[in-house]
Amino acid sequence: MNRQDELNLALESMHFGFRAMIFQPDQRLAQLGLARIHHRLLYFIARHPAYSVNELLQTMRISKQYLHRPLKQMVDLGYIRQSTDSDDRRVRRLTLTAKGEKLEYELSEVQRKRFAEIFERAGPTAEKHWREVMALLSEQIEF
Amino acid sequence: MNRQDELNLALESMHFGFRAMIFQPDQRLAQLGLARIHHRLLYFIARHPAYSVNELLQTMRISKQYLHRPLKQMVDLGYIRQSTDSDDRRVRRLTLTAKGEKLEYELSEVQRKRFAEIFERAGPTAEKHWREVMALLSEQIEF
DNA sequence: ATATAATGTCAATACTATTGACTTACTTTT
DNA sequence: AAAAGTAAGTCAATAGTATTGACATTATAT
Repeated sequence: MNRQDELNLALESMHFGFRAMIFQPDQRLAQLGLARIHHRLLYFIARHPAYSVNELLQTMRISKQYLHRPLKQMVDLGYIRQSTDSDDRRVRRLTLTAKGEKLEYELSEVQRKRFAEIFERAGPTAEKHWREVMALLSEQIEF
Repeated sequence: MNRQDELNLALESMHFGFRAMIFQPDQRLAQLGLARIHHRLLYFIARHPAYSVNELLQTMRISKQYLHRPLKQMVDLGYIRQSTDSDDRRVRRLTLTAKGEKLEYELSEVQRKRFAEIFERAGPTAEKHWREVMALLSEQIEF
């Protein structure tokens, strides 16, 4: 196999790896009438409690207009709690409710378990190297 | 950092890594009035010349109805050539035209170059380990 | 008072991807 | 030759992903 074929394999494994990662959570979300974006919202708010809308926007790298609808849905459905910042009353602080924490855990845990199993099979050095390559790949080009 | 945080980082790097990988080709495709699916079509037909529609469907793991429109566009625009199989005249064989090969190369080469650079920075052992983990990740769960 | 900032909202647009339903063309089986 | 099966093509409906433009509301800062 020449170098170009090897690099093509890398592209394919990213494509199919990503699809495999989101497959199970997507199915569970569909049962709940929700979609991947709702999971991402839960995920990022779980990692950054009391995040403002602007901070969430920047972390998720999506537009305000796209965030709006799923965020409103999750607030209305009781997964996310909005509260006004005490210092600057323009700012909304976003936090998961108990219901939101439970769903976030359920959805993300499937993915974490899959990675945990894979890392166990591949070994700690492989995990370390995988992380190194992924970190380089995730570096922002421009945006 | 505890194990859960480490696994969360893995999830994020997949998410943002995937986005970084498709960013530049997506921009180029938009200039041409095309989209990511058109690139994927070109990519998979380039890897498997004279593929039938059914084989392409199975490799890409998408539905026949979804394939139909972008495939027709690419044939109409002269990127992909359809020919009838000589043994079974029901079967269409798909191959890239010179124009299709050129665009496929242009789009995929951006991605391959990025991976080549990253692998060079990370080193051959890291590359090998990255591939091992990605192979495990790409394994089909059910479908 | 006015400018600025954070957020909210509606509308339009385009891409991603699916299922259902049906047709046409061709091959295989009976 | 008729019937059944397979490959492909097509239209319609549905839903999710994601963007930009335009504008409003609320609150802070000057």
